[in-house]
Amino acid sequence: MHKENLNDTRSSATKARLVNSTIESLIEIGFTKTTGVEVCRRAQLTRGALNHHFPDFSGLLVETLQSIYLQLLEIKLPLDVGLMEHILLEGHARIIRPEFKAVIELWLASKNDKQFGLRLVQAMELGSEMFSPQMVLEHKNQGVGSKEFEMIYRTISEALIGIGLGRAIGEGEPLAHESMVLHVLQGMAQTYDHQQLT
Amino acid sequence: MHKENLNDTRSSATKARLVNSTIESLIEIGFTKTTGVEVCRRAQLTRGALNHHFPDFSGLLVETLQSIYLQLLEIKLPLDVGLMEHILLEGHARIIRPEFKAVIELWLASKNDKQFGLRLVQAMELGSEMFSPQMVLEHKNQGVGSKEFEMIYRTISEALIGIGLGRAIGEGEPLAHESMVLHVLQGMAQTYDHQQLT
DNA sequence: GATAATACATACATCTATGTATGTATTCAA
DNA sequence: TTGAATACATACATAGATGTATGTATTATC
Repeated sequence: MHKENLNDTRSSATKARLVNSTIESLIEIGFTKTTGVEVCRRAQLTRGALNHHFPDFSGLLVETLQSIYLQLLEIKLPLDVGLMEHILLEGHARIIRPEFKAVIELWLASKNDKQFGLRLVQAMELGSEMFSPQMVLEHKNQGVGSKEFEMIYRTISEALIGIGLGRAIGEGEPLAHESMVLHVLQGMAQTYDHQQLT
Repeated sequence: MHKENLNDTRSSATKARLVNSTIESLIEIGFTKTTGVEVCRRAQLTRGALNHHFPDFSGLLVETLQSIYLQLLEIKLPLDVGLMEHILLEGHARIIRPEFKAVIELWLASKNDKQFGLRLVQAMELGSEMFSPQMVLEHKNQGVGSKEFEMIYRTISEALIGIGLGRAIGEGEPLAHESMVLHVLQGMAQTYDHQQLT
């Protein structure tokens, strides 16, 4: 991780270009057409470079998913509402990003491709909390109310993923009923948050 | 649609074999590896047959998705609970089927493949209600309470899709928190159903 | 019963991705 | 400064999928 020399600097820059091209390709044309050739074309590199940095293609996919997770988790909203409502709004801000389509593509790919699936579970928890990792951990094993927290949290998460999938396969724009669902979820979150105040 | 002659009977039987092989392939190895060759291998037919019945591969995909929809919509539960709760339980019974993974694969594919996407919207509404088509239509434009109905219905739908995706990319078994989410949704549904009684 | 259409199978050419080996310039380490 | 390692590019062989043309047996039509 010491980027003291030129080689390491150049190397990680090239890997980043490959990863970013993969994300771009997944978003634009999907996993099926995201081949080694296609990624190299977008990165303006040759397959020699790809093979040098990622001897196994699934390695590239793993790093790509990790990169997207980091990007999405960087999206943060001010904590000016209750905790659960905050998780909801922040999660929504994440799943509406085009990168979330790439996440779904990779989730499915990891199921269909044994190699990739195996390397993925080794590298990261696939179920790692996309919406609020640290919050969940904090609330777990906290005793009273932790169960209630997780129930609401999980429900919001699943609904957000559903909405994200809808966006991914739609025009990227919100489906007509998205605001309805958000409204219901917001009501749930606010109710929970108010309960916690007492 | 008149199956009076032998040709039509044989023809539709062969098409059904191709469609079923496609479903099987989508579930087992995903869209990426579901090629014309693969489908024919599973159906024990040659590409000549495939090309004869489906000159355009996207035609096969459209019929495949339609076939799965019909299969899933055939899954029905007795109406021994409130309407909304019934919709929830029936929807859940559908998204836990392995065929739902094939649905997601095809949804994504229709987004990534222009040809397929175009033919799909011509043939069916992609957003066609997977969970309770007629119910939604009945409640639409019904005035009082219809908005409330759709809000809850849409929220349940999105959460179910999220759960279905989780199953599709997991081991097909329920994720640990699935029962939690179901419990919350069931509470929402029951509350709504009780309100409607008054 | 002869002819045409249908329901497939077979065959070949092409295209694209991949595996892999090797070449070359740059950088590092002594 | 010189050898070795790194960071790529180039090249070729192979494999698998598709496009398409043609062959053949069965069925439908007259």
